[in-house]
Amino acid sequence: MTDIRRRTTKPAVERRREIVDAAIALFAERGYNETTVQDVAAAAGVATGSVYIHFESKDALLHAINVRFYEGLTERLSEIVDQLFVRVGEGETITHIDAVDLIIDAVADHVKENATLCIITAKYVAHSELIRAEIPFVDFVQRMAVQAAEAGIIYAPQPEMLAHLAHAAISGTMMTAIAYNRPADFEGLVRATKYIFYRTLAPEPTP
Amino acid sequence: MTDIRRRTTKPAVERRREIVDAAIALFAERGYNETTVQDVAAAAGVATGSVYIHFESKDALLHAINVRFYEGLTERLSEIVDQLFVRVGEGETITHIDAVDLIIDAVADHVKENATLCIITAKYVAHSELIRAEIPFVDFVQRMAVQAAEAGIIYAPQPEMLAHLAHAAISGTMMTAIAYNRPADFEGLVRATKYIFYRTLAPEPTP
Amino acid sequence: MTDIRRRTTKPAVERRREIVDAAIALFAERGYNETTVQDVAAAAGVATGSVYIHFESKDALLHAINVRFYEGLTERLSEIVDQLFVRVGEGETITHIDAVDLIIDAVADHVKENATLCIITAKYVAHSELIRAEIPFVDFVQRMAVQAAEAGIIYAPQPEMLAHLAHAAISGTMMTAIAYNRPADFEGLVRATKYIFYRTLAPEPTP
Amino acid sequence: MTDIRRRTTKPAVERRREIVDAAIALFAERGYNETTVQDVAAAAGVATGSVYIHFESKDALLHAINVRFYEGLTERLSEIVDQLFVRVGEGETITHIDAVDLIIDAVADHVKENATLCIITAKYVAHSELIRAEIPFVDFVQRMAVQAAEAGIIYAPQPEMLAHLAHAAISGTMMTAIAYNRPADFEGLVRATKYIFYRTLAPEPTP
DNA sequence: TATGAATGAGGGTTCATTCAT
DNA sequence: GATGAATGAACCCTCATTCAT
Repeated sequence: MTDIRRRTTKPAVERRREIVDAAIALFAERGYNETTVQDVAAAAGVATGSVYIHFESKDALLHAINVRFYEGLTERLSEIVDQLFVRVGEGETITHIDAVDLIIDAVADHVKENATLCIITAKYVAHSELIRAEIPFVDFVQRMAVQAAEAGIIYAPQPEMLAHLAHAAISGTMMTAIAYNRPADFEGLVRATKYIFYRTLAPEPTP
Repeated sequence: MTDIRRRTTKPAVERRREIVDAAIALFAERGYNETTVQDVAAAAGVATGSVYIHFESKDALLHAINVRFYEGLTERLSEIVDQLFVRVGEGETITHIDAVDLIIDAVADHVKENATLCIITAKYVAHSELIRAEIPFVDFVQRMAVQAAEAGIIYAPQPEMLAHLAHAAISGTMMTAIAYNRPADFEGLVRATKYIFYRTLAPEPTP
Repeated sequence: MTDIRRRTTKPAVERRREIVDAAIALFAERGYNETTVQDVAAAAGVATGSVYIHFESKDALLHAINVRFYEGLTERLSEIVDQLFVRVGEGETITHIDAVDLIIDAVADHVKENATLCIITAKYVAHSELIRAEIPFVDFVQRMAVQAAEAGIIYAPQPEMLAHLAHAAISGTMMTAIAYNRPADFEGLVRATKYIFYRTLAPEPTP
Repeated sequence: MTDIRRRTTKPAVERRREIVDAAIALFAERGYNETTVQDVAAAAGVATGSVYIHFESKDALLHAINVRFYEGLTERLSEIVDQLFVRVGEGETITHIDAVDLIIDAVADHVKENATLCIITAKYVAHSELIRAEIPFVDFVQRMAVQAAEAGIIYAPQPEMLAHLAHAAISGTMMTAIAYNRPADFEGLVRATKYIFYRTLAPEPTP
């Protein structure tokens, strides 16, 4: 019955991952302020102090979670976009409808598959440092938009600004939907989002 | 023996307003968690305990701030929409371009004029109770969208969902821009936002 | 059996004194580092946070204790010196022997009567801020020495420096003796101290 | 796969010295409580755990520093006293003035040459174990005093007690002066100290 | 001997809230 | 209603020490 913890040494990356995993579960379930570092440590199976070997502060844990969310999303979209351009390179014709469907479905899938990450990321933007995790992602969306515009897949006169809006409209709204269940009809939201981008990015500008 | 500080009684509404004003200034300047209730009380020129006569908790202060922001915005847009329908009633033809311009400029103005409120509202969505201040506003946007669609001013097959997206794309992005100065080019953002809605809400759907 | 503490309000000076009293007892008994602020609060019959209404930090408590010790000693010596000069003014002849006896006995008495204060003051000089409590006392000793030299009671060519040495030799040694019981023979120490000053301050300089 | 940092083995005495050297520098610079064992280890170029191979605890480091200071001083004074008695043995007449000058100058030099050690020793008397480092030194001063009195160099009716006072007046005051720069005029302090002992130890007691 | 990741108890301080006046 | 001293639970982080390697 005595649960004497043996001192175990593990590769730093593994430990970090275990701690972040524990933090994600707890922050999503009961909230950031309501979770103590001791809770996280206990859930990760390490001593309190060990958390501070791997993370500078409790806030750094939150940052790591956000980075994980956005890096995962960036990776996912990268692959899709790369494949898209391969198909374009092979002479296939890709319409803006195809592109929008692929991208938005991918975001929707990522959001659904990472619901707990979303809850945390959506709620704790407050911790101003956290918004920094978003920046590389917005940059990526901008590059993606510029590339697609140049390839003639989409029509977008100001791709950089549109990227900001896309970020807000796509991930922002979907993350909020998952985090707060508002609006409740997630699939309806996805369809509406696609609709906006079908029309906005249609090659021939409406006269 | 005589107290220097006189015990003064004021109408509750006035006291409430003074306290909220103080809270806005402090929360925006140094952050919610970094501001104590004692700070707010001091800045408002009342005793600590008096804050609790007018507000149930510190969180209630944050809620009041958000309500002020969204009620102000709702009022502003209401007037514009009302005028719009008056003009329609007078037989004038209002295009979706007119509507989008009016609405988005109004939002942009409100955000700029209420920058400190924005900073707070944008950052402290975290406190889950707060999102409730947003709900009546989203409802309002939905009704507005339905009305405009029925009047033929805009073309919107799923106005309810579009309202959510509009909220995210319009106020969400603009508020973030003001709060975090990202993107820095606010006017560019406004133009891009208008562009999206020109195309999305254009009467003839692209075939 | 339920010891529900009633909330009581007291004059600040009284509260401060009660808290310092509690701190003195605990710091002397178990040591500064070994005493928690909660211990002090409990012993003083107040809530933990209340300590911080009256003292900026735990260290400030230590400072207050030192100030109490040195202010008490200064007051005691002041009276003696004043009386001494009154007697001189009345034409009485005061020898350096008389002066040394009076002063050193007074210090010895103060040290014995305030043994617990001594233990703390002697041990926690480390907290560098504390030495500041000593400065006004050394200043006082200097003024006292200068005055006595001018009145011809003692012979002291460099009274300022002698004051430093007197401080070290008199109070420093006696305080250490009380605090660490080293040397064990306190009265012998007092006699030896007097001896040094009899010879050092004797009116006719040795040729 | 190969460790960059090589595991090096050195004679224990050398390692001990390196660690104490590092501790001296850090304790003097930023204080005992503000220096971590990890800091000391890093500065000494060893692993944290290695400190505990050579020292039982962090406190033991402080003790070692104090021992170094007092052993150095004892050694220095020993040599002087030995030479003094050699000269006496050779028939030379040594006055108390000569003895006082030699001793006090030696102490002053030691203090100046070991300023960092002084700062630490003066400040961290608190750690009660430390006072033990002083005991052998006081014993030594006592023996020295007795010997000098017996040889007729000085006149001291109660040499044991005087030794305590000498310790306080001489090293105590000088160490404080170096550690806290109070009094600022170190040379003046040395002169005053000599003066006291010239008079106190003068062979013919003043009548 | 040497290493340094891991341990975990410990405590000063803050501050939202209360309540006697 | 108004006051502000009093309350006390709560928590992040530190760091001396250990021990598996």
